[in-house]
Amino acid sequence: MTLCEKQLMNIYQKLYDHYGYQKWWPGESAFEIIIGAILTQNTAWINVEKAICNLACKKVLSPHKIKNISEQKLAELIRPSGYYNIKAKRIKAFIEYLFTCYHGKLGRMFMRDTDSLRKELLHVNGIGPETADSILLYAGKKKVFVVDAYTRRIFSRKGLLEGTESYDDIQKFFMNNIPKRIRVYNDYHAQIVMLGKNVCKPKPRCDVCPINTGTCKI
DNA sequence: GGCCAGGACACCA
DNA sequence: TGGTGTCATGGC
Repeated sequence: MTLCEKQLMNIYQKLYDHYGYQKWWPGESAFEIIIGAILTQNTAWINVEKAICNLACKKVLSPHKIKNISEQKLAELIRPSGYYNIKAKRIKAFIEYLFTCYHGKLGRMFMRDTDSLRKELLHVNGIGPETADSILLYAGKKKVFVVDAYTRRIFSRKGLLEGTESYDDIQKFFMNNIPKRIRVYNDYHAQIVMLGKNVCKPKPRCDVCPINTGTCKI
């Protein structure tokens, strides 16, 4: 095991010991996870939950139902998540893609090989690298690591990243240095988000950081 | 009242 | 290729 691999797993172990297994993603179905992945873009999860709750209460949390409601109505329902107009367009764009390419069936979509599917998702308006990878990992149970702003911030402060690397570079860094298992990919990202939400704000709190080992630059 | 939150995109140099 | 503005609500 290389030094890098040891450092990454040491950090994961500390987070796991502190927060416990996260059982991600919070969502009852693959479709709900996908909607959540779009709605959570630059948004606090608590607000996403309200938007998803609205969709569930109106019984439109399915590809067919979303396809059949107007973009304006959709925007109204997801309003609590912020950026509601643009997110309504993005959800509609995904639905359009799903029906055009896979007859509205997520099962068919996830039968596609991971690399090809990732490229397709990245061509859907409003689905960038993080959203695509969240969909692949958490909804499709594909072996891809999700990188987010917390990942960059935390591991830059730890000295393991420069902070200027591209999304793909950071993703490769993790996928080359942690065990290639879906469970690890799933929980490592979840732990990073837990740490980010609780400790690693732009104005960090070193005193309560579970991975502050003394060399921590946070 | 200001800052921040589990990004992505259009536009510009 | 990289930097900047825009999208917007809600909790602290």
